Parts: sequence; structure tokens; C-alpha cells
Amino acid sequence: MAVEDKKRIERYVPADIEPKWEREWAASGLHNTPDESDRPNFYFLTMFPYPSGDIHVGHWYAFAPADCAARHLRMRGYNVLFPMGFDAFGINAENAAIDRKIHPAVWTEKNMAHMRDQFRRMGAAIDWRREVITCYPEFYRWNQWMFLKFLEKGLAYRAEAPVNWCPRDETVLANEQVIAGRCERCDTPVVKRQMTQWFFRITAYADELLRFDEVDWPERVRVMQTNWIGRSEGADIAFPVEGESGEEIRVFTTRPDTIYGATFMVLAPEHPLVAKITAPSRRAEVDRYVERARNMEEIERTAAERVRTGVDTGAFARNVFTGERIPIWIADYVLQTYGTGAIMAVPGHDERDFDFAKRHGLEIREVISPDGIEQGSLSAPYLGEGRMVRSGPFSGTPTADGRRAVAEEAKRRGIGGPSVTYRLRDWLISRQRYWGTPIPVVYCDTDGAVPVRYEDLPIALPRDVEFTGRGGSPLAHVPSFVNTTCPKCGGPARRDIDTMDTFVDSSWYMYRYLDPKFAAAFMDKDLGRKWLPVHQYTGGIEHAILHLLYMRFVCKALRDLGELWFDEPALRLRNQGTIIFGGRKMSKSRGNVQTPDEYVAIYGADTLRLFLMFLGPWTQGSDWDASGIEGVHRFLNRVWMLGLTDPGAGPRDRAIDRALHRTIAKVTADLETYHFNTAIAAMMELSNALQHASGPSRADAVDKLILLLAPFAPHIAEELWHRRGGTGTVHRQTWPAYDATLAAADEITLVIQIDGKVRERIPAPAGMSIARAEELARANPKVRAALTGRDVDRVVVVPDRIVNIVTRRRS
RNA sequence: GCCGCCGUAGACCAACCGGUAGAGUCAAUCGCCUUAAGAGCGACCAAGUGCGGGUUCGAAUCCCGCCGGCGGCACCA
Repeated sequence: MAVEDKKRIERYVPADIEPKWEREWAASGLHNTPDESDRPNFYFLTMFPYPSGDIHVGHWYAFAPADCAARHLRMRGYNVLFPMGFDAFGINAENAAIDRKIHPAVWTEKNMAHMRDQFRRMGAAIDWRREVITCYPEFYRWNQWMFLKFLEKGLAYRAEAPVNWCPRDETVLANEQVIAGRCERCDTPVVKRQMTQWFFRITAYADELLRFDEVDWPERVRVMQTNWIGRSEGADIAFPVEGESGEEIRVFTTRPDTIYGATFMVLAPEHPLVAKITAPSRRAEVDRYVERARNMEEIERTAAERVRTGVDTGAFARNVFTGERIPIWIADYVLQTYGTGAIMAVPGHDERDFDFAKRHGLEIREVISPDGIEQGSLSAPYLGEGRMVRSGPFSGTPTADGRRAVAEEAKRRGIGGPSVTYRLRDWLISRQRYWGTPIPVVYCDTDGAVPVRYEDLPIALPRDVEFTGRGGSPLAHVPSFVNTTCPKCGGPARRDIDTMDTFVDSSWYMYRYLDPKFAAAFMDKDLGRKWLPVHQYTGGIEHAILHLLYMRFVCKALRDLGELWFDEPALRLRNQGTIIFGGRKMSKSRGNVQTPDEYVAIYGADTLRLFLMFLGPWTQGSDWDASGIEGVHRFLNRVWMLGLTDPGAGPRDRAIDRALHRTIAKVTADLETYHFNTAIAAMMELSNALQHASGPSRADAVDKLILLLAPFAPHIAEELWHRRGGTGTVHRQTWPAYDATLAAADEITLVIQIDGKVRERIPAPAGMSIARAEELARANPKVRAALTGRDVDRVVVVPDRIVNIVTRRRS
């Protein structure tokens, strides 16, 4: 390439071409996806953002590769739906209102406007006509509709329960929103409160949620959801309480085979029977203990290494199997929220019970032995399998059989039977906050809790509310909202002043994208039949058990309501890793965001897109370190030069043809598996090779390289496409086909090893037979020299790769 | 404590089913070219794959045990 040529070529100035094409694409509606076309439909969904105000580098990391994958599918011949919206309800908007006196709606709108611009600047191929905004009544009315439907089906209910309360956010939280005893949002230790709240009955789907046979989801997510649901098999057994009351204590145990070793019982301090059964002499101490447990933060109460405290209620129960009377204690190591809130304590075969019994002088009895022979006394609980001992008629029974037999016996006696318990709790959806969906229920003195009529939806969130940050649900202070009439009796009634968890919004938003304006239902079913279920979903791993579990539940619930016809909302899931900066996940609330704007200004959006995809495997995440950004920018510069330079004349270049077709194969395969980093490396390799090539092979390769690059760096690809005489848009072109014959090597390097050590490398034609390869190896002078004085034991040949000659010393 | 993933040049990362440890990038070093300034081009340096065993003709890759990092679950009966 002559120097003069280079001089004449215009420089690559992203700022001059990127906004130009973004305007052009918007004007021509390039990204608007028709619902019907001659191509197969493909629904590519990526998790929508919370409108915090800025699309930061962490967002780019999530969205740019997803956009790339969606663009690739378009070029592969699919009619791809790639929508975007905003998860626009939530506590941050409200906190902004409290801190800065801006109305949440205004704050949210402003943020969305800015973020939409940033999405455009990224070059994302979003069909904005379908934008979903969850804080608009035309969206959230369908939350209310679903709530009412769930209510009819028994999938929504109101109950008093110990709930997680975040003192800082002043609201209750779902179990899924409590991470290690702390509020998922603000990290404040959570406390338990007894409150009457609304729940969605996700537990009704516990078993179905454990099945993943219809979906291609990462193992990691499946394991996390499975752990979270926490299914355990065992038995329910009732223990009658001694005395007149006729009460009984139901327990759940996974070890019914140990029942003869149940020497005492433990109730959770919150257990409803505690007040009833406590002996008068023990009352004061029990009340004190209950009170203390109630005020304890969850984090403290569930800390793994703590002294197991508890108090005796003075009451006794009868172990029906042994006929003995056993004391009933209360202790906070038993959780009201798991199983029945009560346990039969088997200190001989449970670590916690053992520890508790030692501490409080309770009897420890051996009823399981590894070999069926009693040890006499236990210095530690025996947790393993073996045979039942000192267990009446069951003595000698192997533990596995014993579990079944005891459960069956309990059933025969009418005091229980086999049962299954889950760790999963029902989804608490009430929130004592303003910026969310009003719960469509009113309370009437005559009729109690009454659902709002469907025709009265939406129950709109009132605009004028005072944000003090104190004193419970802000809606309580809006008389015009609270005071209403009862749909049943027409009398005065009060509206529910809580709003719904914002995870309700995101549990079904993917259906709304199809037509966010559709007024007759939450979704236009005709469109649903064209697009659903979602073919590909991408998003952060942090939603593995929150959003992704709720979304599956709502899908199944809507299916059972006759509204959907599939079992899983998203068939294929891929999670990007997390971008770490300053040792933590990048997020606005943590105050460690890196803004993409300065990089976009200097290098352009294409460079930043490419750089983020080049950092490493997408699913793995990465530390943010911008020092390598020059490298990908140089690459784009090189492509620019290649695109605008005369390739010169010459013969076809077999090596270049081969390099091209290998690159096509590699990039195509890598895009399918989301290995963006290696796809980019392959394109870099090709562009490096093209520097030294000329003629028609180079011209072809440059053409194809621009197509390969188009999903990654849409602006520069479009500019080069046009400068090279292309018409229409590069993004509607067909993805280059890969020719295996052209990609195949015709010459290989045959490596010759002797006893596993490389001794020689010889160039050879590809496709040699095993015999020929061995012959070639043995004929090599170096090899012959090395073999003198040794006998050949065997020869291992890997075609086109290696010949390993294994020898032994001649004896 | 239990379960899972990951440890490869100074840094980020490749290496299909076990078959030449290096594709790509940054940084370092040395050049070339151009310069008002971006920039461009080339060369070169660099690890034997966290540690210790094992299987194998052959191990970064498979197995076992440690060490380190990350994530999930965790008083769940």
C-alpha cells in the first residue's frame, strides 16, 4: 500500500458517523419489528433497567452484548423482537422525592428520557414503539387485574404472619429480598414483625418450579432456585399435649426413624400454642423470652455460631411411640416460618438438639446405631444411617426403611403421615410505600376485605402525596384516595393503603411488550401466539431467585387461569457476569458507577461496545479497567483503513480465503455461545492478516469482515458498507456463509514425539493415513537418530496432529 | 459447615472430545513512517498452566487431596 494512498484516506472519526446513523436508523424505522414477516419470529428479551438516571458501564455490559446477539440473529434470517422498557416503580424514586422534593413521577420521567437517549447512543436496535413503562396506569392496571384473578383462584390471600421489616426503607420485604438477614436494597438488618399482609401463593407451584426439563437455563440458576425452594421429605407427626386442653403439637421431621429418641419438644417462641400451654409458674420467664426473641434482628437470631438458648414451658407432651411424657421447651433455634414451627427434639441424632440437651440437662438417648449394636452412651450425636435400636417393635430396622415404616405407623394411628416441606414461603407482595401499584381491595366494616370490581380498574395512584419519609404508607394520608365506597354494600369503605412489590411488574412485563397499548387485556393473545414464549432471555445472575422465580410462577399461574398456553416464560436463559469496580458491583446506589459518556466521546460507541465484549467471557463478568480500550479502537481503525483502501490487483490468495472462512466459522459459533471475546479476537486476527494481502481475496474478505462486524460495531459497519457502495443497510444483509472446504487446511504440521517429548515438526499434506504418517515419522533423520539403541514399543498416531513413538531400552 | 465455579506470560484472556501451551489485547522494550496533532506499521520480550499426588503413550484439560478467590445455601428440623 503506497504511502500516498493512506494520506488521502479520511480519518475514522466516530463522532462524525455514529449519531448520523442513529438518526438515520430511527428515521427509517430500521429497528421496528413487524409482527408478521416471511422470516421466523424470535423473541430476544433482556432484563429492563430501573430508571435510576444513567446508563452506566454496568448497563452497557448487560445491553451491548445482548444487542449484538439480537442483531446477529436478524442477519441470520430471523424476525427478531428486541424490546426495551423501564422497571419504573420503586423505592428510589420515592427517596428522591423525600430528599429533593421532586415528585417520583417527574424524577422517573426525566431519568427515562435521558436513558432512552443513552440507549440510542449505544446504537441499540430497540423497537421503541413497544416500550413498556411499569408506572403508567395502562400497565399497572393489569397488575391489579392479575391480583383480582389470583384472589378468585385462591392464589392471592391476606394473612397475619411474621414478616421481614426493613426499618430503613420502612416497608416489609419478601423472603427473597432478605440477603443474609439484611435488606437486599439498603443492607439494613431486617427485623421480624407480626403483620397482616397480602401474599401470592407461590408455594402451590413449588414442585413444578423444581422442574426445568422444558428450559435451557444455566446450571447455576437451576441449582440456586432448587436450593431456594428447598424441598425436604419426611413426616408430620402430632404429639398430644398433656392436660385437659386437648391440644396437640404437630411437628415435621425428616427423620421419623429417630422418634423413639425424641426426649423433649421445642416450639418456636412465636408458636401460637406457647401462650396456651405454658404452666403458670413458668409464664413470666416464657413471656420474657418470647419478647426478647421478637425484638431480635433476624441476622442476630439466625447467626450460625451462637448459644442455643431456650426456656421450659413447664408443659408436657406425650410421645405416642414410647408412651413417655416429654417436656416442652421454647427456643429461638426453632423457626416459626419453617415446617410447623415445632420440632420433636432428638438429641442423640441431631447436632442442634444435642447441644441444646447438653446445655439444659435434657435426656440424650441413642436410638440409631451404625451397626445395630448399642454404644451405650453418646459423646456426640450420630447423624448417619444404620439400624434403629431401643425403638420397640422397630428395633433392628434399617434407617431408610424405618423412616417409611414410622411415617406409615403415624398415619395408621391417625396422628400424621408422610409429608413434604419446602423452604420456599409464599410471596409477600404488600409494601408500605407510595411508588407502586395500589392493591385493588377495600375494607368495609360490614363486608370486610372486598375486591375492587374489574370495571373500576385501574385504581390510579394519586398524584398529590406528601413525602415525609416517616410514618408508614404515604397513601394513608390521602383521604381522597383512602375513602371510598364498598362495592358490595355501597357503604363507606377504606382502600388498602399498601402498594405491590415491584417484582410483580417484572414478573409479566415480557407479555406486555407485544403491544403495550393493548386495552382489552394484559396481552393481545394473537400477538402472543406469534411471539411467545420468549426464545432467549439475558440478564444478571443477581436475579436468579428473585425475578426469575417470580416470573416462572406468574407464568404458571396465568396458564392455569387459561391466559397462557405454555409452562415456562423463557426457554433459554443466559446470564452475564458482573462488572466489578472498586471491589464491588457497579451500581448507582453504591456510588461507584463509571459513566460510558466520556469513552463514547473519545472513542465512540462502537469502541466501547467492542471493548466491553472483549474484556473476557461475558458470563464470567470482569473488573472494570479501561486501560485496554485503545486496543479495540486500533482494531476499528484498522478495519476502517482496510475498508477504504484499494485492495490492489493480484491472484486469488488461498491463505486469505482460508483465513476468512475460518473467521466466519469462529465468529458464528462464538455468537451462538455468547463468547463475544473470542469472536472479536478472531476478527482481529483476520484484520491483521489482511494488512499484508491484496487482490480479490482481500476485497472479498473485507466485505465479509464488515458483515461479521456489523452486530458488534453497528455504526462503523454501516458507514463502511455505504462507502464501499452498499445499498440499503448493512444490518439487513445476510450473514456470511462459511465454506468448510475453503476453511480446511491443506498443509499441516505433523508433530513427532518420542516417548511423549516433541522431537521434530514436519510440514505435511493434510489428510494423511495413519500408516503414512507413521512411515513419514520413522523416515525422518532426526527421529532415526533418536531411535538408535531403542526398540519401538508402540506408535500412537493422531491424524493431522501427532505421531508419538513409544520406546523401551533394548535389552 | 455443605454445594458449585474459577486459579495459564507483568495484566486481561485463548487452547474443539486429553494430542505442538498462545489466537487476540494491554503494558514493557526496540525500530519504521508520519506529524501541528490524533494515529499508523513492524519487531521483540514473556508463563510450562496455584501446590502435591494419581491415571495415561501423552494432562492446562480426567481423578484424589490441599491452598487461594468468587458465588449459592446455612439453627430448614
